[in-house]
Amino acid sequence: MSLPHAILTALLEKPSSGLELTRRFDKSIGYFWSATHQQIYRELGRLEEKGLIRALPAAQPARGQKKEYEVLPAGRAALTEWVSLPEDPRPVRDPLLLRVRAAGVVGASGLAAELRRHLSLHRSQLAEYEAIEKRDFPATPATEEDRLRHLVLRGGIELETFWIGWLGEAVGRLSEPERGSAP
Amino acid sequence: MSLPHAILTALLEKPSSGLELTRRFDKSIGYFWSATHQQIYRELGRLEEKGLIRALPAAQPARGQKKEYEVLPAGRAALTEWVSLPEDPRPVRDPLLLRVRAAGVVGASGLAAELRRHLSLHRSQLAEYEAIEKRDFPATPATEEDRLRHLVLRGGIELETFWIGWLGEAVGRLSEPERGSAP
DNA sequence: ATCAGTTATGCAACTAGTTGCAAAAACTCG
DNA sequence: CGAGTTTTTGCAACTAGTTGCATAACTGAT
Repeated sequence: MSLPHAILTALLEKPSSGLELTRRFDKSIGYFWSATHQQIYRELGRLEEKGLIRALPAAQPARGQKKEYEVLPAGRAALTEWVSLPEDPRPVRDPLLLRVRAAGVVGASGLAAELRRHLSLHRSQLAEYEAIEKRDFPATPATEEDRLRHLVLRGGIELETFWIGWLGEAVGRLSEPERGSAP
Repeated sequence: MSLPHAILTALLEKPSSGLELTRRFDKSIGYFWSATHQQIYRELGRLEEKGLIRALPAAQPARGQKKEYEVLPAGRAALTEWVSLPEDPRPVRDPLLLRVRAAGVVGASGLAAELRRHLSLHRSQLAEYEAIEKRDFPATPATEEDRLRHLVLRGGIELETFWIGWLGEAVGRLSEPERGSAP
C-alpha cells in the first residue's frame, strides 16, 4: 500500500511524466521504494481516477505522447494522513538468511562464493550512498526537508553497513574448519 | 521464489503437517521468512505435485484430516541447488523510510509517535532474539548446523540493532527545534 | 519521404502474498 | 450419544509486483 504514496511524494517534490518518475525511481526514492515503469504507469492511472493527481493540460492525450502529472490538494491530504498512520513493520522476508539456514541441512557448498558476491554488491551500494552524502549534505543542513532526507540516507548507509558486517562474519564462519574431530 | 525452499528446509529439519509448519513459521524459520497457513497449504500441494515431497501414507486423505509430509530425494536436491544459486539482493522497499521522506514534503506531524512505537516493537524483538541466543547457543556450538543457525540468528539481532539505532537517531532529530531563524 | 533508433505510454498475462471464509474431522463434556 | 468447540485442511477472491511485449510519437540521417 505504499507505491501510491511514494509516487505522491515524488510528484510533490517535482511534477513529472511517467518516464521521468521511472528514472527517479532508479535512484533517490527508488533506493528505499523500488518500482518498475509498468507499476508506475498503472498507479498514475489509478491516482488520476481517484482525483489525487491530474495530468497537466498540454495536448489532448495520445499514446506515446508525454504527459506530466501534478498532485492535487486531495492527494497532498491523503499523503499527510498516511505519514502518521500506525502501520506495523512488515515481517522480515530475506532469501539470503533463509539460504544460510538451508545450508545447515543440505550443506553449504558454493554458498561462500555467493555471500562474497553479495558482500561486494553491498560495498558498492554503501560507497554510492556515501558519495551522495558527501555531495548533497553539508555539515549543517538548511531546511527541515534536507534534514529528513539526510536521515533517510543515513538509514540506507546504516543498513548497508549492517549487511557488510554480517556478511563478513558469515564468510569467515563458512571458511572455518570443522570442529570436534581433530586433537 | 523462496517459499518452497523455506518449506523444504523446515520439512528436512522435521517432517510435519501443514498446521505444524504454520506454527513453526510463527517463530524460528518465520523470523526471516514469514508465511500464512494458506500460502503453506497451497505450496505443499504444489511441492507434492512436483514430486519434491510426499504425504506420509497414513489414512486415505480427507479434508480436515491431518497429513504429514516428508521431503523426497528430488526435494533435497532442489534445495541443495538453490542454496548456492546466484540471486541478487532484492531492492529495499521500506514504508517507514518512505514515510520519513514524505514527511519532508508534507510535514512530520504525528510521525514521531509512530517512530517511537516502532522503536519499542524492535526492542521487544531484539529481546526475544537475545533470549533465544542465550537459551539455544552456548559458547561453542557443536555441529555445523548449529553454527549456521546461530549465524542466522545473529543476522536477526544485528538487523534489530540497526533499526533501534536508526529509530533513536530519527526520534531525536524529529524533536530538534527548527534552525536558522533565531539568533 | 522514409527508415532506424529513441522516447514515452501502455496492455496482458503471470507470480507471489493477503484476507475472509467454509467445511470436514477430531476432541470433549454433560 | 450428540451438541458444541477445536483442529486441520482448504477454496475463492483480492492486492501487489514482475515480465514480456505492443504501439505511438519524436528525431535525425539518407
